[in-house]
Amino acid sequence: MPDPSLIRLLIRKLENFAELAEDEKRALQEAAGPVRPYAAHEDLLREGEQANGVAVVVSGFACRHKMLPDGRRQIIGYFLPGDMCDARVFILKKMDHTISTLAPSSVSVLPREAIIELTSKYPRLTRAFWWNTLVEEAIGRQWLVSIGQRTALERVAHLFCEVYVRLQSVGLATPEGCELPVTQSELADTVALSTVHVNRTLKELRRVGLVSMSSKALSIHDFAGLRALAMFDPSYLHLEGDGLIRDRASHALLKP
Amino acid sequence: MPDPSLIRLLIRKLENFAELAEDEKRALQEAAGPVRPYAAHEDLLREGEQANGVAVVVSGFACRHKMLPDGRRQIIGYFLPGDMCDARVFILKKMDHTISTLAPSSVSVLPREAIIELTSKYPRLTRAFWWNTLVEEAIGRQWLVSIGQRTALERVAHLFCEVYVRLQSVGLATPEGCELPVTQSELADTVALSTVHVNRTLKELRRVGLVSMSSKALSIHDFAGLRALAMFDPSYLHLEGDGLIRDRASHALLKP
DNA sequence: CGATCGTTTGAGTTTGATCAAATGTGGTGG
DNA sequence: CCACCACATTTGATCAAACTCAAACGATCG
Repeated sequence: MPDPSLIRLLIRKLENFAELAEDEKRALQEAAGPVRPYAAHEDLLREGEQANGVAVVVSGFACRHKMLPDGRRQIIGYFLPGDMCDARVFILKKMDHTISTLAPSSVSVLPREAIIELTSKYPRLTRAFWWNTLVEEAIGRQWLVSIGQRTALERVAHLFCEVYVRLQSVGLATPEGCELPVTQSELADTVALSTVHVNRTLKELRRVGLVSMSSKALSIHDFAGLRALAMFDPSYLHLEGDGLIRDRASHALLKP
Repeated sequence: MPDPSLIRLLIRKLENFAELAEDEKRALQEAAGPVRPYAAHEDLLREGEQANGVAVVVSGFACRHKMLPDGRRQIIGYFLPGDMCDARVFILKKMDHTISTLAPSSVSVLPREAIIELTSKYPRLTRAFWWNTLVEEAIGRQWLVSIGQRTALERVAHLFCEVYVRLQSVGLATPEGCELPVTQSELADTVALSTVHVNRTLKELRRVGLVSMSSKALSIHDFAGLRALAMFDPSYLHLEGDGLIRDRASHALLKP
């Protein structure tokens, strides 16, 4: 029987790294606030504001993004179902970027106090949160490499590989593909291309038989080919649970 | 009389955020291993390896970078004097990128155990380390925006602004400029342009009277102009010490 | 059934890359 | 001290990737 908890995907994701005890999972579930629905393109947290909790995406699709004064926009990260923004958000007085939904989404909030409580009581949860932020940073580095060095085709392919694998890790992908409720112009802001060029790049990926993207979903026709084209190496996602040091006592920063 | 400690720049930088007590500074100084000199283009820590301590750049210039299988390279961050790689490096079993010097540098290492000890004993140091990683991440986001959205001219200008302000914060800049011991081809790998185009961009920046770059130094002729061109807003560097929540008890993750 | 938003396509332009070669510079060893 | 070498900078000429502008076409939704 599947875990009925609203934040079960978060738990599932965290378990990619740490085995969590029953009481830890329960505590996490109980800490989660009610799920609130958002429409597409609503802001969860705006640049300049202060976070008072950690948002967990239950379903849907959200992103971090930054805008230049003249309107140019760069999306700097995706939040997929099961993702949470990192546990340190409320150390910063003001956000330096905005978090918004891209598609209709449900979001639960772990209040500030709950995080404090959880991390005080459950070192393994603390470690899992750490892992989460480390993976997020590794993803950010990959995006920088992609946008800096990869061609348009490779760039889009790499993004698709990443999204596909990340969704797989929470059970939201099939061998045929996954959801990707993002418009081409949002894709453009993600991979730093123009909308028109994204359109042509998608056409090319379709033509060579690797993937096709309908309005809201990604069909993977040849993952091996896609992966080769993108030079995608999933190890940076640390999904095996073996990318990290498991020894509990290894680091004081982990011990609340 | 100036602080003679080898890692005084790190302390100076951390004090941009947290006032450190004398015993905290002393403990930090005593924890630092001997300073080891490196030539330019030596690796401090290679992709795939595991870190066993935190490197602190005492003098010189280093960077994080990643290479694609076919040789294309992207520099994903600079380490300036006083910078340390983040305190969590040794949670990861393997580095997902390489850290190398760009110029001859001296590097001291805070051994793993010292970090554990320091963060257990001195919450304020722990907070300062946190702040360090948060700023590093904010810088990474800015680089993504730069490379994704800014033109060549803006991109180089923004990088120069950032380096200049960061060096200022540890007292290594004058009103006239600062050191920048980086070749044009390394600059190219940083801002994701070709070497030739970096050269032309520098020429243009010189022509319009904003900055000029000799082999190893940056002369700032018009910082206000440079800043306007780059749309540079230094607040993401959180150097005022007011970008963060200072309340000591606010977050369990901070209490070792 | 308009209206709005997203996708697709074409044509022309721009930015920045590539290739090639000349010029400058710093260091090293004879 | 000079000759030489390796490397870095600069410049020119050409090319290609990606952008812009513009318009048509297609969905989706009150």
